[in-house]
Amino acid sequence: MKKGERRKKELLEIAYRLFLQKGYEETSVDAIIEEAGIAKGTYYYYFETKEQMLEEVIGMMIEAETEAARQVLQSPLPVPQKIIGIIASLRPSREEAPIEGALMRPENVLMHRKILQKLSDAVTPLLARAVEEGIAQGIFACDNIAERVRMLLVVSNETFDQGRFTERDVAVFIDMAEKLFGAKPGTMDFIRELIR
Amino acid sequence: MKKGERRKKELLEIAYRLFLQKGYEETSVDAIIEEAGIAKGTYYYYFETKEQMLEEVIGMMIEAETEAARQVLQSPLPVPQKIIGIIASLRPSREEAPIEGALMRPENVLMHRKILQKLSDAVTPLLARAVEEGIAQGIFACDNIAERVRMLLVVSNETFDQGRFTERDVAVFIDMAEKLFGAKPGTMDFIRELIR
DNA sequence: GCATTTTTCGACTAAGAGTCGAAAAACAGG
DNA sequence: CCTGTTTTTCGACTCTTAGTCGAAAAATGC
Repeated sequence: MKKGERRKKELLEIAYRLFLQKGYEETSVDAIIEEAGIAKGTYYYYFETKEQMLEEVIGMMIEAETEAARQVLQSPLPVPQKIIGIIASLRPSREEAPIEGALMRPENVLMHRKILQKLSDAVTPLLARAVEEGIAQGIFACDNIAERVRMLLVVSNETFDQGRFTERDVAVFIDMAEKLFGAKPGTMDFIRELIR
Repeated sequence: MKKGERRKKELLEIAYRLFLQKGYEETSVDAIIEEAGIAKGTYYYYFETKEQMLEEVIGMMIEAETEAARQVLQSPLPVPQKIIGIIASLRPSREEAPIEGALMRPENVLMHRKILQKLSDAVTPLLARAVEEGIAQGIFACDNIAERVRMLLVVSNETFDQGRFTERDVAVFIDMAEKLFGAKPGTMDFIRELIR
């Protein structure tokens, strides 16, 4: 009963690594069990299906990302910086994970999509709180905060996920962010620095 | 050489229907050839892989959708209505295709994604032209048109694709559309009617 | 009518997900 | 330390699917 927990975690960690390296679809259960040195049956003793395992792996990722976002929220940064900081912390890419673009490869849409979905759900309330803070400080002025936050997230995901974005994308993104939250022009200009 | 063309088209049409009904991943090559009453080898005489066939099927869809969008652009509607009309014509769902949500099912992300990707690429220039028209008429005022159009598309896809959107989503969407293009408040209010 | 090209066939391979019954380990309680 | 019970492990097997290939059949051109 103790041993089981360890084994499961071990498998999740192997899968995490492999999924990131080669993608979900391209990682076979056989590859996972070979790496772990166990038999097929053992794997299926711990996971009902491969996809269910993916869910758990994603859960692990979300956990880490959300924690990072929480840190940013509690930091003493100015509100606009907090918001962008949280959004930036979302990219599951980044150094921490040894991805080299695996997530964005077309084969990985399923995984990518699931991650983004859950990540948005987890992070939207945090962002909403930051926006409320901004409203209290008179920096922002808007209603329907949750919806606005969601749209900003959607746009940032689509715009910045693949590295292919231009100067002009950034300009429009900044403009949009300011207008979405009813901020004064220039409030979000600092984004330009961050990105380059 | 003539016969081949017909057969290929026949296969594409069968696949189109099946992909829509049951999704891409869930439609096996065997299912397609059975329906067509041909042998495996014949299928692979016309298509290199199943995924390459998907590309062609998607090509067909894009064709149709883009044509619809072009019609709207040339119609005598007011510019804002044109824009929303084009966006609305994008949903590959709709009556014409007997989908019952197959596209949005998680298994179908790959197909869904590919469609949206290509559809956006094809339709962005059309929308951009509509926006320019609006600018010429003094209804809109903005720069970086293509980027703004792309963001509007992204948001509308994410917001309205699954049926799960609220009154407030619509409100924010309208607000965003107006501000994105520098239109007077109220310009896009008509969207509310369309949706319900 | 015959040679060439296009189209069709279907048995076969390979790979991967998931099943299952039974063996081995770990863990009681006495 | 033995013995019955539960947890964990094993690996051969099934089933499904994409994709291959060589050869037959059909169409085409001369």
